[in-house]
Amino acid sequence: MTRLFLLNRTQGRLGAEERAVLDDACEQVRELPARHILVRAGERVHTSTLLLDGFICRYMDDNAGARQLVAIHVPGDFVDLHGFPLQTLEHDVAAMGPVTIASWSHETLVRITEGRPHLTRMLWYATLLDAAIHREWIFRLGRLGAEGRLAHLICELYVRLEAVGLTRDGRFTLPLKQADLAEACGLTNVHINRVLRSIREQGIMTFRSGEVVVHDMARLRKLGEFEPSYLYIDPQ
Amino acid sequence: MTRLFLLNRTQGRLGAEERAVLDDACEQVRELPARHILVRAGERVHTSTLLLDGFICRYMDDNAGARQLVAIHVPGDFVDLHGFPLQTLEHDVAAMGPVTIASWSHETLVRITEGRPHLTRMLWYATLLDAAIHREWIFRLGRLGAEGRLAHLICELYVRLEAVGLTRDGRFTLPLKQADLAEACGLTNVHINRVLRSIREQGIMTFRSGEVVVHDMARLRKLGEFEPSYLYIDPQ
DNA sequence: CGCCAATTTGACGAACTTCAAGGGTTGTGG
DNA sequence: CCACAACCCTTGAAGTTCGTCAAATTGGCG
Repeated sequence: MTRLFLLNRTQGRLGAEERAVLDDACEQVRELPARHILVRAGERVHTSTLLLDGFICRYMDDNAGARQLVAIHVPGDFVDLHGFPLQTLEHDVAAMGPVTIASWSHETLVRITEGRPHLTRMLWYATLLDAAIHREWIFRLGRLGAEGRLAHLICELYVRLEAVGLTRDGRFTLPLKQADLAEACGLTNVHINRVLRSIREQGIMTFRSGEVVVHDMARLRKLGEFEPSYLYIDPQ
Repeated sequence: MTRLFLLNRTQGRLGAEERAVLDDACEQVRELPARHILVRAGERVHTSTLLLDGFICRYMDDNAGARQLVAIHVPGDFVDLHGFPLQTLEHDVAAMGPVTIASWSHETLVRITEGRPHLTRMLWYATLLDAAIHREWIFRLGRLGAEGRLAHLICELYVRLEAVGLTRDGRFTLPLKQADLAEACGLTNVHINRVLRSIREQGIMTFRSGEVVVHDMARLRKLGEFEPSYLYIDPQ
């Protein structure tokens, strides 16, 4: 159940007892269809969710109804653990493709963390990895042009998926539309389309029907000014 | 010492004993000059810092040396509590003007949080407020134009400073240069200058020699599509 | 096949950057 | 007290990037 949680993270070492406690306390495993909304902004949150399979995003809408993704979660991410201390979230949480999730009620989390300060810090740590990724997204949007933003995002997803064993020779599944990438990169879908074409024609990366194929990781990283230390992943 | 910490936050209620423990455990109070760098990216962090007075920012640099601010901290913020679970930070932390800070070593934080799960959650909560602010910055950069970005940032700072009693009738001190605002908004300093002029000439807000005067908060909020729920501040 | 959603392309305009120069303010040393 | 330097702010002109609008094409699925 929690096999992928904190896998290969530098500071994330769960003891066997801690992992067992977490596994045993899990209350529900569910599958949800694509585009299912798990949490709406402002609602009281009573459970937290570990993503087992698939992709989940968090997003906010502007006044014109345009959407900004503020996070993309991959398997092994404890998606809305932020809701545990915060009680409500200020954004929506939704499945991108079909997903499998496990969930814990907040009372259970209180119970299993009482008297387990190290386990508590590990859960805390998991939410701070999200915060570190948020900061990098700020950097991406504030300092990179359109090609750089896309390249940086793809590099990030590649490294995060690699850490949980979901890449193979430069490829990974990414069940998104071009419009989703645009919403993550702060661009229009017309422009992300042009950027995808440009990066494909340069022989760097291809994105087609929900699959990313990286042809030249070195150039992709350079284009996105990507430096993965913020992901706190163990050097192999 | 910790008087401003979590002041007026919806989920942040420190008990008297918890506050006393935190106060007593504080190891150092220091003043630092403007532009002093507290933490450099990649360095091991051994202490965490509560900001008592002044402003502190976190930033990252792109390959061309241009800076992106990823956070601005106001008094009452536990600035680098993220470094406690993470051990290293992936960005620099620096004073904007002269500041006064209090600090706790990580060993001390481990000691006082053992056996105090509620205090631990309150510290955790404080870091998740930062994460919520990060997400709003992603939204700001991804979905707003230049005027909106500036307006949104000023609104945010106003509300955060108001929560700790540092505004008076539409004014607050903000010891920043125009270039700092530009680095926070992902704009050039030439353009932030034009935006400042435009917003000033519309009678909405003035920023001059380190002081913000908001003339028309309603229009400023509208311009920045600002909705303060993400700051988790108690309705007065 | 035919429909609908997603992608692709073109033409044009708006927003922001870049480059360059001028003006104001502050602090410092003669 | 003045002169000067350093830094910051301001403005203009020209160029680039990206958005908008509109239309055509592709691809999946009943």
